[in-house]
Amino acid sequence: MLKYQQIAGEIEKYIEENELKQGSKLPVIESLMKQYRVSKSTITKTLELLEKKGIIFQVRGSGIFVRRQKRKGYISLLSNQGFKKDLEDYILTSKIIELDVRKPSEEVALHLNMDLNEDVYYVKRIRYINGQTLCLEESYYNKAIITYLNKEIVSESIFHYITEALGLKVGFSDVYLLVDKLNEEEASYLGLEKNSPKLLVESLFHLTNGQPFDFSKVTYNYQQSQFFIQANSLFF
Amino acid sequence: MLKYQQIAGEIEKYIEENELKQGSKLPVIESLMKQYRVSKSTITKTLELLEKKGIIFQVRGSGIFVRRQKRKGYISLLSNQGFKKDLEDYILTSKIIELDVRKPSEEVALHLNMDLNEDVYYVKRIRYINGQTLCLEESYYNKAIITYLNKEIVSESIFHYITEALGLKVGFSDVYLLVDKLNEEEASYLGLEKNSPKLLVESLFHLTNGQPFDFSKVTYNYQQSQFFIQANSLFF
DNA sequence: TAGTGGTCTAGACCACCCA
DNA sequence: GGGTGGTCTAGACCACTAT
Repeated sequence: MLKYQQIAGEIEKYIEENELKQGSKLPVIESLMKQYRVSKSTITKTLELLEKKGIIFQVRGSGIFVRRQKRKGYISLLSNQGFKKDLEDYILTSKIIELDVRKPSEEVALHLNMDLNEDVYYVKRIRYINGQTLCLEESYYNKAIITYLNKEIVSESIFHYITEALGLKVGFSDVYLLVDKLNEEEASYLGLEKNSPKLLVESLFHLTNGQPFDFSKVTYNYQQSQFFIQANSLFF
Repeated sequence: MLKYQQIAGEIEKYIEENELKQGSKLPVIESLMKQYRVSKSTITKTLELLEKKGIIFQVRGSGIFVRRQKRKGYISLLSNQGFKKDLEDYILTSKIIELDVRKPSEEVALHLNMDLNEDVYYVKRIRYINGQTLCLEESYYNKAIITYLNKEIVSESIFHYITEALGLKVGFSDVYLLVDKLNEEEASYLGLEKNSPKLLVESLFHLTNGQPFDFSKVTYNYQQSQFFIQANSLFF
């Protein structure tokens, strides 16, 4: 474990356990250096990480402060494939509809940088949150990278399996959001009426080396579609 | 202008001008250090910035590579209040429906950390993209911070005015996404039928010192709701 | 003007990828 | 094993905030 990750974890834990509110002041860099016996750059790296995660914000000439989102019960759009509902208790289950190996469509081949005659794993499942339909998910995995999948793996967290069992490292993803109306099939899977609103989230996941390995289309039940994103400046 | 920002800008420009594709290899850190006559840390900082912006990705032991999104014509969800449509030509206009000073509702006061008897600027406008309705926007600005607004400012880029004319620095924002059906009023403003899908984006913008100054509710025309986000690991 | 975070340097060493 | 990015150090100096 790297020092700056270690320290970031401890600070995060400290904030959680003491239930610090938005705007609470944290110790200054000088103190943190002494407390953890590391250099200033390491603390800076630590704080950068916490800032990226939306846990703190830093103000030059003033200090380091806790950042908290105002609303509870929203799903973080950028965490593991769209989950990790903050604090709140919830039960996530899923039902597998299809799981097979097939040839990619042109669209899928294009996204995954594959030839049309290579193989992909296709997974179609419904996910439930506290017993209600959350989303209909269709995923395509490059079989050359994700060499094996079965029903058991797919019914649990696929990403956990990919990182732990296969030892692959997920790097970055491109996420596309579209809003439209449910077609008949989607509506029946989600238990909604045809033409109800839907949020379609298409994600393309890459390994750290830049290889795309998973293209997913997730259609959300609009009644459960409450997402949040913590954005940093960068763009202003 | 800071060195690492300067260099990042030049590298970004270089990528744009040469239309480098996803996966193109950039010079190694050593070369960049020599080329720009700076230390390794500065180049590292530069590359971190470009990575955060989704312009490159780095692979340990291998090199630095160009990252590009696969699709055109999507709106970046995390840039200035939701715009900056990539490359594509488009014309953004807006029509002001209301602009006044008023007392905040409880919801608004809560988000902006204000008392109910303080003043907010209220702006309601429709935004058009290439002549079609893009969204209906309602914004509340803390008048103690955003001291003055008029129709002219509001019909242009409000954020440009805030940063340039008022000299304020925007720090971070919390973004909440919800999907629902249009009510009668929204439908008529957007020129859609009642009960059509809508994407509601509620954003809370803070200054660099953590003060919230703008709470906005933006209802998007679902036919124009094509957003993308470039996400980095952090969460895997 | 004291305190605090941000930038930058020069250099050592480590972890990972690839031929 | 050679090349490449990532971490970490110690220290100098700068820019902004608060009082």
